[in-house]
Amino acid sequence: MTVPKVVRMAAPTLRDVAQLAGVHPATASRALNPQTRPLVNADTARKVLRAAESIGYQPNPIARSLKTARTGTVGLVIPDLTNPLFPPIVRGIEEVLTRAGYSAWIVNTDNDLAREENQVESLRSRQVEGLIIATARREHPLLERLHRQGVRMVLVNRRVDGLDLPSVTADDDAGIGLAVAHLAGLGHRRIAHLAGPQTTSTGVVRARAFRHAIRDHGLDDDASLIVECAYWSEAEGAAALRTLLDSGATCTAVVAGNDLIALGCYDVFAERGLSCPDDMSVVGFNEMPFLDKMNPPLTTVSIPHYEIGSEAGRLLLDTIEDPERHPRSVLLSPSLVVRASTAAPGWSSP
Amino acid sequence: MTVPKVVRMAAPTLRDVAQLAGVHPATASRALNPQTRPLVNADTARKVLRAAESIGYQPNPIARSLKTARTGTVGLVIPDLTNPLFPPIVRGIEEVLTRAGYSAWIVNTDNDLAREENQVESLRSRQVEGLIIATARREHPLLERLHRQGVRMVLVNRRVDGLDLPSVTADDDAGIGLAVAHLAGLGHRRIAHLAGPQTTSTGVVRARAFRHAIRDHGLDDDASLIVECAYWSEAEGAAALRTLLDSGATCTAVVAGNDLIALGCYDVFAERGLSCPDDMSVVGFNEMPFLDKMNPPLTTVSIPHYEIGSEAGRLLLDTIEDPERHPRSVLLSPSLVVRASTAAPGWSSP
DNA sequence: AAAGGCACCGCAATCGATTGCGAGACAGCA
DNA sequence: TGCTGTCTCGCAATCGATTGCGGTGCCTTT
Repeated sequence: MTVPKVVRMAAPTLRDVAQLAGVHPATASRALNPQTRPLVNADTARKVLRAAESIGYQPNPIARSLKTARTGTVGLVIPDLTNPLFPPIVRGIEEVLTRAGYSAWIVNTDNDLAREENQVESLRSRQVEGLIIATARREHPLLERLHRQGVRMVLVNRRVDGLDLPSVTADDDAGIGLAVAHLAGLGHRRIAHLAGPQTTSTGVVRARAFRHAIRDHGLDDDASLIVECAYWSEAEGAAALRTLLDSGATCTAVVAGNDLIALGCYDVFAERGLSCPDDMSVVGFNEMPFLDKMNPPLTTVSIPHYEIGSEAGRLLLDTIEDPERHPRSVLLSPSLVVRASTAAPGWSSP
Repeated sequence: MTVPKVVRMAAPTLRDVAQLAGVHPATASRALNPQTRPLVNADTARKVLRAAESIGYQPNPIARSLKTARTGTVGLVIPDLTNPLFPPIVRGIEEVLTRAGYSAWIVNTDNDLAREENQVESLRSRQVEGLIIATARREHPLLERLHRQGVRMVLVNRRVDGLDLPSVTADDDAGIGLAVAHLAGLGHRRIAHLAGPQTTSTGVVRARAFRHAIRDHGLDDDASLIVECAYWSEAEGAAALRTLLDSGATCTAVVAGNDLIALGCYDVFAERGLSCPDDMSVVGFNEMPFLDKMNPPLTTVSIPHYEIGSEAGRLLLDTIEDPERHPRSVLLSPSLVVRASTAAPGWSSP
């Protein structure tokens, strides 16, 4: 029985093309590159092109990168790809990047500092030309160091305190405003906030926006109605709601820091026999997929995921092209998607 | 106002290390590489190591790749990263790959042939050492060509007809068996199947398994109860269920080709005022995230995502190490997760 | 004492493409 | 004719690391 012996032929190199076209590799190189093509005679250029075509020549990007010190790649640092918020953003990023001839390395950090350090190190050693970072924390020594070292970066969703980096985020302030206005309009007066981690800019901005909105609407401004979650996760959301309820605080609605935290509330409702929205309304944030099929369908603040990604890609390209350019940041408007997790309070209360 | 002028220092090279240690670059190279370290004196090796450490030397993988023709990278070809099935698989793949010193390029094809061709071409030009493919169709000229060209590949989830490639898939046959047995046990006799695209191996295997299971349980074997979806998507699932219902066929339960198709059914239930599970039971496949929070929580066949990924990674590493090895394929056992989308039939029927 | 063996390390080529420099050809001009 | 300028194109260095080959000491063996 003969195994089909596969012959892995060496890929044709520039020398092969040059030889076939009867010119020096240098000339072939210039002919192949549209930038330098004017430097060679039109006829010889044609010959080279034809030769390259005929043997299916593909330039070796490794060799090219070694010489030009440009790789055409950027790194994408994501806390957790299984969080459904990120894939659409990644899609947006990739779209503009590939259109510009770049490609993206995606790495997960699992919200782990050491892992993040390693992953970023690995990206840098692969000579990425820039980084798009979705893992920023308000205090972030790693990012500060990278910035000092002149690494081109763009932040998405979250920012770093005191570090003036280009970023693209949703307008969290406006989003929380929509959520609170919606609940206030339904008649809620005691609204709780399950805040995201205050180590992230998103967490503090949303929490601050929440307090402002509460005051603006003249609602009950009770500090005990704000509970912080240690992570942006279901489990943490559930834990936060449990401590809130156990503290004896009363409220008829919850503004969750994001959708995962909101979904964590669903678990607690099930545990304690509470009905949503009859006993308590919930609003999420981010509009992750499939919320319309939840029980109940989750009212949430929708952000333009894809545009966040594509803007981030554009910003990074700008930074790569002109590193001296003043950091530009983009704020994208959210909108409210009303579903069945919110209703007027007290339907089933005595 | 002075912009902090960033000095992008050139990264230290092997020559710098060698100079600092007072040896030739060749010696430094050998000292740094554990494989060749025995070739140099232990003392000089120590000196080199120390020098490298002191200036923070990191070998340039571009240069190394150029010389060694090895890149330590593999490509990951995914149809759609926003499908929540894939991120956990990706995690499993990355785990074993990074442990072995490899990293993975992730690309999306959007189920688009041309895009797939481009993305794969881009991966190959970047000299990936192998591919993990999750986009296989039963007829797949591209993969056949790649195989002929000796590209190392591993398939996940789906396979290609007549192409003996290493693959790792869930045991679809067993999974469908579990689903049908569950429904039969509840008393259902007329069960429909919303099959995945029959252009994918997964689609046909599950459909065939469905027919077998129906016969094995002595249930109503009615060909009109099987409808094919053109894609593995919610929209297609909904469309398929509509045509099924419109055809006048009667059934009390649906085995969906995967979870997305099952969720599509939920839309149709809402449209037509049907109650799940009272009017109709549904079983999904894949156990994607958040199914427990759906309305109703979806009963589904759970497959070991992470293990599928890690096995695929291992298989690819095997193939890279020993390309002559006979293609090995892995079949992983599924399990049934019973939730509230399935119940005994006819509760609310007359 | 001569020959052989071993440990260690440097020289230089190599991977494949890019690019500064300069040489040759040829036209234009004085 | 001779000089300058332009157009082409080849030479060789370069990017940074790896590696076959060979050379220099030094020790062992006969």
